Order: sequence, then structure tokens, then C-alpha cells
Amino acid sequence: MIHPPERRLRERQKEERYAAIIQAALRIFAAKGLQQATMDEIAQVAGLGKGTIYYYFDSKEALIEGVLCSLADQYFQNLLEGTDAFKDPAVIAERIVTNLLERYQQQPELFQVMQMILAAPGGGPPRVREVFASKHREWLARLKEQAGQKLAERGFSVESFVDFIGTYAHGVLFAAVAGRDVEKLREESRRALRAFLQ
Amino acid sequence: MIHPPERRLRERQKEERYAAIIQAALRIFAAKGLQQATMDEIAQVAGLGKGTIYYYFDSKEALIEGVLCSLADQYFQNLLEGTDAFKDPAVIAERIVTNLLERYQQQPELFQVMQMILAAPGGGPPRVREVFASKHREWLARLKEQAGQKLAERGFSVESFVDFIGTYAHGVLFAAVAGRDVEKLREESRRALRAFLQ
DNA sequence: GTATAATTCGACCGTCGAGTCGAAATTAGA
DNA sequence: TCTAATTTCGACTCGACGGTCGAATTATAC
Repeated sequence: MIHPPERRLRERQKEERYAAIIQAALRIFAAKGLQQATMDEIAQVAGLGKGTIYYYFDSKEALIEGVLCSLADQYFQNLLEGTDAFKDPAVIAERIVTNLLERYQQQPELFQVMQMILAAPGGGPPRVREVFASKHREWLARLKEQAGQKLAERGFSVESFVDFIGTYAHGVLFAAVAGRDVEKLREESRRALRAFLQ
Repeated sequence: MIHPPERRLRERQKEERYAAIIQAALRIFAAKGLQQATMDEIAQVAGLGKGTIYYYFDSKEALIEGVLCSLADQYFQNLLEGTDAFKDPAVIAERIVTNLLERYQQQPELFQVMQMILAAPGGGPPRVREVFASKHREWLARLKEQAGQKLAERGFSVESFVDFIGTYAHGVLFAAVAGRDVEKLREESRRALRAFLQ
């Protein structure tokens, strides 16, 4: 009778540990950099033995991949929140940048580590690149569905619109990661995007 | 009679070696990342023994600092080339971005390594940050002198103008380092900046 | 309760790479 | 040419860190 719930309990515990490892790793990666982070320290912060980390991940590289793939999931989440209520591309763009900056404030580690990856030679492990690219395509499709009509009405192709937003947003995030004041960036970007997109 | 020239010869040789080390280090840093680059490999690429590297630089960290400070010098060079012939802030901005992209094509390693530094936790060694900040101030003064009048006439403060250009340019460079087509970026940025700055 | 499987642990191993050192080579100066 | 100073070199040291392993613990199944 209690067997099924017991089994579920154990599975849940396993998932929790997995998440705890990812979480600890992310924190240390952000604080020290990917190479400088040691498996010993990650284990310690996760509150587990080093051997346990290797029970969940084959290698440090696999752990890095795991962390990055979980970032990819999060990165594109909620980015479009609120964008379907507006018709003006400038407002959509503003909203996207604002959402990004809000996520940055909630979880700066996500972006810090992202930047490390993107700046790394080769742009990070191939598998991670694939995952990001696929998430990006998904996201693009969602944007198209949600705002494509409105963008087209104003003479924007979704692709070029996204290119511009992407480029600009990277600049803003770079500035945020480098320590610039987020409120100022938000205000600045609002003005810039309205001007650019009329 | 030949002593002074001989001495000068030796001094020049020393400077050449110093430069060769910096050069080799930059290449390997860009190709492999700062941590993954080994002193042995740098020595090999520079065509010198490892001990010799340590004769010129106290430590790997000192070498990194040396490389970065030499980058700071180069980074701001020629950025303003051609900007004093125009009155329109949009054209000045375009020109700055174009100059950056041209430098990127000439010497991508410079920007690759810059991005690594900026993305690193803490934004790189403090001394390097200082050097960059001081170069940036110098550059700002030069821009002010060269274009401040024209910018003011059009209602721009030099500081906010530079903030915007800096943010945007980072986004563009990020895209370039990440492998986007430079010509396309150049064209895109031209349109974007004209629109933004009227 | 007991046998089996799954999971955890940290002491241990091997490698790799930063930094050292002293011997060798080169140059300077007389 | 001879001596002292400068510079070069790479074999060596040594600590750090990724990864292993088997013993210990805990859960599962009956």
C-alpha cells in the first residue's frame, strides 16, 4: 500500500538533489568563473559529498552542460510576457528589454554565466549551442504567433526585428552585468527603442 | 664607437621579445580562454623558453594584466577617426560603430579577449579596470573636445551620448564576436543609429 | 527480517600546469 | 681576452583539482 508513495518520495528526493547541484554550481560559476569553480566547492555548497555529484553527472563538463541547458530553459521564459497587449513594435521591444532587465535583477547569475559562455572561445560546448539555438527558434515562433501580425502591419519582418532587439538587449545586459545602474538602463532603453522604431 | 648602438640593439631586442610574448599570449588567450592557456604553450608560440617568460613577467596574472593593458591602449585608438568632419550626432555615432567594426575585423582577438575579461566575475583584475577607466576618461575628453560643440547644438550631453553609443556598440561587438556577419551588422547599426538620433 | 539494489561518501590517485632554479649562453665593459 | 652582469633555458617541484573506488548507508521488495 505504501510502496508507490515511497517510491515517489525517493524519486522526488533525487530530483531535488539534482536541482540542488545545478543551483549550487550556478552560484559558484557566477561567482568564480567556470574553470575556477572546483567540484569540491560545488559539492560543499550543495551539501553533498563529491562522489554524489559524480553519481548525478559524469564529469565537470557534463555538469556545466547541465547548468547551461537549464539556463536556456529559463532564459526565454516570460520574455514575451505582456507583449500581446500592444500594437506598437517599440512598445513590444521595450517590454522585452524590460522583462529581460527584471529577470536580470531576479537572477543575475543566469546572465553572468550566459555572458561567460558566449564570450568563451567557440561560444561554449556545441551541445549547449544547439540547445540555445533550438530554444531561440521556439521563442521566435512564439513571438511570430503572438506579435507577427502587428509587426507586419508596421512593416517589420519578425526576423529583422528580433535581430535588432537581440543586439540591443545584449548591449544592455552587458552593461548590467558590468555593474551599470539597471533603472537608468531601463529608462535609456525605453527612449532609444521608441526613437528607433518610431 | 660601436658600444652605444650595441646597447640600443640589445634594448630593442628586449622590447621585441616583450612584444612577442604579449602577442603570443593574446593569440592563445583568444583561442583558448585565459585559464586554459598554459604558460608552456605561450612560451612555445613566442619561440622562447618558459623561464624567459618568467624573466619578463612575474606570474601568469602579471602577463594577463600586461596583455590587457596593451589592449586598453589599442581599444580606444582611431575610434574617433573621421568624426570631426560631421555635424550630425547620428553620423558621428555611425562612424564610431563603423570604426569599431573595422578594428574588429583587423584584430578580432582584441575584442574576444575584452569580452572574456568583461564577462569574468568582478570584471577582471582591478588594475586592468583602472587602466580601462582612465583610457575611457581620456577618450571621453577627446570626444568632448572634438564633437562636444556639435553634440550640444543638437541637444545631446556628451556623457549620455557616449553611454548610449557604448551600450549599443557592445551589443554589436557581442554579435560580431558571436559570429554574426559584420557587414550586416554595420548596415543594421547605421539604420538603427540614424533612427535613434534623428 | 533479510537479500538486493540504489545511493552516498570522502580518502585516495594521477595528471597537469604554474612557478623555481641553477647551469649554460650571451653580452658588456675593461 | 677575461670578468661580471644579463639573459635564456627546460628539467624539476609541488600543490591543486578532476575523477575513482570500495566501504557504508539507506531504500526496496519479498
